[in-house]
Amino acid sequence: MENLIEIVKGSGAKLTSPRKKVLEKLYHSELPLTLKEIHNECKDIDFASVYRTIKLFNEIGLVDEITFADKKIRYELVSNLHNHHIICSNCGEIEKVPICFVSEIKKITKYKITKHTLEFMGLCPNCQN
Amino acid sequence: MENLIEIVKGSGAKLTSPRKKVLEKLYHSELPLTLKEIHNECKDIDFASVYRTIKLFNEIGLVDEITFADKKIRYELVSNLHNHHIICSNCGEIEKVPICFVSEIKKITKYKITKHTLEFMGLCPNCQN
DNA sequence: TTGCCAATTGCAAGCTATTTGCAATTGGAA
DNA sequence: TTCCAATTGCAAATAGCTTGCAATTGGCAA
Repeated sequence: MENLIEIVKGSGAKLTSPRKKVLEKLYHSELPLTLKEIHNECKDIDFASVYRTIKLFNEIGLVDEITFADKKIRYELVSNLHNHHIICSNCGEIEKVPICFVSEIKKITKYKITKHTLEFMGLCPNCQN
Repeated sequence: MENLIEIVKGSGAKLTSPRKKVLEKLYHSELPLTLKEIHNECKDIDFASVYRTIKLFNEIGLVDEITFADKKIRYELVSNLHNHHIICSNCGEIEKVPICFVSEIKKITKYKITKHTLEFMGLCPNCQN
């Protein structure tokens, strides 16, 4: 956490109370969060500020943006372990998938890959019944 | 194409002229298309009708929905060869990636996978200069 | 420690993309 | 050919994202 705060300061941005709060939510979350989810957890912060804070964090390389299979965009700390996810189409539960194939892709294309999305949707064990 | 028309009819839906036109655009497109792109190609069809047509096609399992790394949602015929894509963050060019890892994922999760997204963004060979 | 100023925030409004209600139109079964 | 439910086009509503601006605040300089 101290580390993250240094990254914000190091970028030249002010460490304001809204920014600190958003950073903490991301830090304590197991899973990537939508803007709405972050805002719900920090009702005292204006939505526009959450939006601009995440935009800043993304620009300084602190958070990544992930589009899940439910079409919702979520955000997570880059420093978190990189994971992909399965979301249940019925109950919305999200499970991590501990696997990633970017290196394989890099071998077969001449593009310089900067971002990738690998997300799944399906029925979780519970909802299959 | 005849085959696709049968799927529409078989679902109980009417084969109207807007639907036929949208189906043809999808059929003749090398790459998945956004709603806007489809509408641009069929200016005589109302946007709402394109929207509802694609929604129908998706519901009857005729088209798949793909969220690219540029956050835009695109649609392609399910019967088309299944492909993933890299989009250039600079010029927007799209390249197919002839690889897919769904079967590997199926082995390591108890979810019943119904949808997946595997999209990349980066710089194409041209834009790397 | 205090004052100051650029950076940041909250509010409200403006986008853009998506979705819906409804009267007019149309495909295709009888 | 007629008829009716399904479908369309139009227009308006909704939702999510983005921005302008006056008020507020973090943190540097005195």
